[in-house]
Amino acid sequence: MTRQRKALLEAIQREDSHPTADGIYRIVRRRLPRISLGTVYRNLDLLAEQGLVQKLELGGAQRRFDGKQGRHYHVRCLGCGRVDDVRMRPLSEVEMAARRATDYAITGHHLEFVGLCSECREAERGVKGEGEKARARRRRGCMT
Amino acid sequence: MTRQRKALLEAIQREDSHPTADGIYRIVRRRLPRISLGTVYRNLDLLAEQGLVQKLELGGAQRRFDGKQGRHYHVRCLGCGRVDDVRMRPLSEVEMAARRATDYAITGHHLEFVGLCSECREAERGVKGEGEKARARRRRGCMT
DNA sequence: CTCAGTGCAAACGCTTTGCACAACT
DNA sequence: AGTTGTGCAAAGCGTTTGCACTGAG
Repeated sequence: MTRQRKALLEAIQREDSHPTADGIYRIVRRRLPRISLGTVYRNLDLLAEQGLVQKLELGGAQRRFDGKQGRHYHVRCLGCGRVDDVRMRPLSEVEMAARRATDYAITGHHLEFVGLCSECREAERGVKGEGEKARARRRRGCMT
Repeated sequence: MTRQRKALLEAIQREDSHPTADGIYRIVRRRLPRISLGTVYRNLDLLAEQGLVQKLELGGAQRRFDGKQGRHYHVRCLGCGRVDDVRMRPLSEVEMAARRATDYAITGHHLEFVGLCSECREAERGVKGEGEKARARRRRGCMT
């Protein structure tokens, strides 16, 4: 457990914004200005293997990390990209349903909600009347 | 509807392997050898906006596309990366639960199962006893 | 003639990796 | 000394984009 790894772990556990690697990099650099992005990625992978942080597999371009233990779901804003926790019961029974429907040995599932956070919803209200097409396109999201 | 776009649409609808952009590129190039990857990406985006194909947001590095209409879920093999359909009822009620748990305006959800396809399961049986750690790591997958 | 659409190549953003050096035991 | 991890820079990979050209209307 090096200085860098400890700082990364503490930063990510203190954060509840599900930061990206780059976000964590920017935070930790305040304490360790000479840390490199490569070190951030390497240690986040390591911490994920040890189960100390979670590597999230959500939609969107960048990978995000979560310092909270325990399985829980997330919601992602299609407007600004922020990710929040969704406090609801894990749906273990859906894996049963999926097992009946395929011949895979199913080991897990990812469930992510998409929508608009309250801030982006507010902002949309402001531009009512124009840009509806772009908004609809953004809002549509993808099916899974 | 250009020649290229038509060929892409037909290829993706004939395919039921949820191909990546590059996979579609390789298929269509048999018919249109001079088509470019840029054109593939541009047209897949276009077709997705028109709702003729679905842009999937699954875990894993590459984006995948689906020529089937209608919402359905997928399962991804952690061994080889292949993606198959899961024939089960869409869970509209989970969005209700999520709405109660957040202040987002929720517009959709992505649910993906992970596991091992029957082929990879068979292959694992062969290497029983060695590589257990790597296998476990691979099997673990990520929480969401 | 026009103009949306194409092919090509370069650019881009995020992530991974090779390598020499540094920090621990 | 030996091992493990770091910083840095370059490479990798999937995707997007700028631009000159093509081809259908």
